[in-house]
Amino acid sequence: MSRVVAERQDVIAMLAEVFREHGYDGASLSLITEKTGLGKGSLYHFFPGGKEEMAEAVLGDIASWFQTNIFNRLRNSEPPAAAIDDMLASVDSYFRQGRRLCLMGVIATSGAHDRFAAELNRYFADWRTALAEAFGRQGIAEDERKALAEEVIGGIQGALILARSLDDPQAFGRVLARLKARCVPS
Amino acid sequence: MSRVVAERQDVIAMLAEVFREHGYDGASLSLITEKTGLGKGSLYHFFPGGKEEMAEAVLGDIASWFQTNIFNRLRNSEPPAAAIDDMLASVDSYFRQGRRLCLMGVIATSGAHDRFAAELNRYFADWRTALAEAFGRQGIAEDERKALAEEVIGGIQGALILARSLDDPQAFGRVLARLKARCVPS
DNA sequence: TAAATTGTTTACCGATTGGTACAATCCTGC
DNA sequence: GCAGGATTGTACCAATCGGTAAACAATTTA
Repeated sequence: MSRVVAERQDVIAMLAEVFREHGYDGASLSLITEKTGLGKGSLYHFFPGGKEEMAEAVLGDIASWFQTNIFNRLRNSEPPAAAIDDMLASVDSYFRQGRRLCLMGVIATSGAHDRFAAELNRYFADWRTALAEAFGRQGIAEDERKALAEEVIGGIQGALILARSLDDPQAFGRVLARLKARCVPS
Repeated sequence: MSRVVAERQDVIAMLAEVFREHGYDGASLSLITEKTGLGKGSLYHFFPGGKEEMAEAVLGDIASWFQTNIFNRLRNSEPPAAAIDDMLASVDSYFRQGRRLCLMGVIATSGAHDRFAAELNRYFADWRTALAEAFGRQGIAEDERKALAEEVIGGIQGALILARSLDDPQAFGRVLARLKARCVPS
């Protein structure tokens, strides 16, 4: 019997792609088994809670990636314009120039929404808070910050859907460029 | 044996809500049976192609609704600013002030995407064309129209995801108001 | 009113679903 | 070199999946 797994982290990364591509309901255990190369035995060894725990692990992993690479930088980088610029570049790269969906969005638009409502809420609320705070440091009026942050974050989500639906990944980059122009007036 | 169905149209409307709430994979036949009150026999009588034909009928229905109530008005109403204004109001109403998801977006972010890629593409491309043309009549530069249309349509999709994820339907209205400000400078 | 047509119920099908049990194997520290 | 935990393959489970068949009832048409 040969060892298959190097790291739990590697499994989570593979799971993420399966959920991203097929949604929560569409990601059957047999599909997961196929794409990860792990049998049910291994899968349930690492995730005793089954499919739900797998998805939770993936969402948690994504949340902490964004926390580290997007939200924190948004809070700490100076000047704020550069921080926002950096965020948009990271987002472009993370979503593979519009060829990759956002798993949070995938879950939010699926029947599994209720199950992961807390995670979704935290992800978007944290993002909005961090971005609005950066806008604040940029001198944008208090009552404008939150609304602009919502416009940007929603714009990113929508652009991903648009890019996929139009089968035109570049649409993502076009929207991103316009959002940038709104945030970081040059 | 009693008649259950008044019109095929009524069935399609009920099917639409099921797919919207549970996604394509999440909408099992037993759930569909429950929500529509129709047994499998009736369902397969109306939609011999099964679940896929049901979804196709729903998507076709939605597409033609948008064609009639959004795209055509966008093309024919004058002045263009009023047409765009009208579109945003219709969208707000159609998506129930942010409490209802867009089924096209739901399908686009699901594993069923490939199956309905053509319908998705047509929907978003038609919308973009009609909106860009209205921008043209508004005097917006040629190279700006398409990009602005993408920003608006993507913005709508993203705002729906945001509203649901934040459990804050009003976020949809806020984004809509900002999009309006961009389209119809007052 | 008889015959088509349309709609509905019920029972059934094989395949797949998520999940469990457990023995077999591998790896590690002692 | 062996004890014991970590990992994995296999077989299995009930439930549900999407779909089919056909008898039957209600309407519509002739």
